[in-house]
Amino acid sequence: MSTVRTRFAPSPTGYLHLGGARTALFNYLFARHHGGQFVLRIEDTDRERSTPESIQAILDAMLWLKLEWDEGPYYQSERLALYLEHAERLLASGHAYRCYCSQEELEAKREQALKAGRKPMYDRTCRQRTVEHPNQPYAVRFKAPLEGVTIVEDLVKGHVVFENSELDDLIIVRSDGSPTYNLCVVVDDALMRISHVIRGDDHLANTPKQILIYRALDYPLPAFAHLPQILGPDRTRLSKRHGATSVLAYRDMGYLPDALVNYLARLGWSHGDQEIFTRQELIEKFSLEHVGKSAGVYNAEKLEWVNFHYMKSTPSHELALAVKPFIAAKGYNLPGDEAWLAKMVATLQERAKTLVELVELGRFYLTDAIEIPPELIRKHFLKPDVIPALERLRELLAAEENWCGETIQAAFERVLNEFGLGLGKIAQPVRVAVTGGTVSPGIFEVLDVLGKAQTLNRLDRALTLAKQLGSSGASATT
RNA sequence: GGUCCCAUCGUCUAGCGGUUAGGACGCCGGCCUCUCACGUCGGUAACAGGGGUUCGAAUCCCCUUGGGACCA
Repeated sequence: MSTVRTRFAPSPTGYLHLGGARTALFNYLFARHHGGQFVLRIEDTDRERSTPESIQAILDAMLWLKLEWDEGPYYQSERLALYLEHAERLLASGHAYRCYCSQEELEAKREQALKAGRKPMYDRTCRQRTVEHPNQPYAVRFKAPLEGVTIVEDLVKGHVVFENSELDDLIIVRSDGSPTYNLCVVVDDALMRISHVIRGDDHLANTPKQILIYRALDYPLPAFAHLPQILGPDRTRLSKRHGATSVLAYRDMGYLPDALVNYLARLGWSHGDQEIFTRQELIEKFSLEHVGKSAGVYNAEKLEWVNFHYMKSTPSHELALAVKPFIAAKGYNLPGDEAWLAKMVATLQERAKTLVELVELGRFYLTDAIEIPPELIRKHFLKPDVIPALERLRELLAAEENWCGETIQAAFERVLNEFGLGLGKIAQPVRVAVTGGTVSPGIFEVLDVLGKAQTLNRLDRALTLAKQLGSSGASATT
């Protein structure tokens, strides 16, 4: 009984994007599901394009998504000797040969072949060569079989057959001495005892070459699973022009990590009709058999909905913690303690799709600097009975000793009875007075959270404004 | 150009020979209602095309078309 070991092997040439995150997620889920290990390996052999910042950004993104790895990160740049050693082994066993052809020669040959309508493959000049050229630079080429087939038994795509005659004698060590991708992955996956290679299907066509290298090296073959790509709405590769693709950008836009994980899990994988999964359910239910074969289109609205769902169902004291940095980012000081914040969040969490939006919607709780547009005063205050009723309400609220939703509601009801008005008649002006707008959570809870002092203060300001407008423009309303 | 992969509502998908082709997002409408939402009820909308195999194909096979990946 061999243990399941999966790996995620990003190259640190940029941030972690959605596609990479999903690949990491599926590897993580598969490993956890089978009680195995999830290995992180940084493929930083491309010294030109790899940066420490990218490495950090990728680690941060994975940590944020809580895709915890059990081993690593390993760095390919620290393992170069291993790859070269394996290249030597292949040379020694006759599975590879030195190629002295220069870049220019190869380029010329390729063009010639293309022009003649032949495949642009290496013509294997050096494969036939019998003498060595000790003082010339060389690349190491893998000796691909000339006939037969190599079959990839893919856990997602199924049985995929490749003609060996179509496979090139690929370079495994460049003439500058650097090992190439196909050699490195094989060596690493073999040495790290990876049991299941789960990666993007852009690697499917490289897989037969890798299988050949495994065999030549006499290493056991892992299982392969090639995940379909994630596409943009125009069905091309997801890129910046489709909006945010960086995982960390979603964090900064106020998405919840569990929501993004849930969305990504359902993009390409399914479990019947279920849409919402806890992390535990994901681990329990994930299986490669239910990963789809076709590419999926990223859909921002659906992600937004999933996030909204998590916003609504996260306990408000938890959401309060998550929203804190977003409040600070806007430059607001918290007017209350965490219990107060939780209460505030509770009034907004089923109205905001993201944490950023929650702060926007809750602005009036967080600052006293609210502006009331005069037209709103005209529309909602300058009607018969409204100002007297509001003054009466202010009086009752001012006298209220026990400030809470119920007592606030009681005060409203009393006023409505006394004046024979409907709730809408005074709820809207009060809303305008305390929030500066016409949209907010229920008015009783708003006043409750806002507190007595702020409520009275803002009512007074609005009333004063209303009276000014009322006397200066007496003809304003009907 | 060669090789390989893919194809169910606009999108994510269920379906693994017999279903009124199901769910979700979005969109549209009703209800609820102090505004906006939430919620709830209902509606819109799909098997790319053509051949086979079969009593019977969304489902199996082939071709076409269209996307995508790799070689680069």
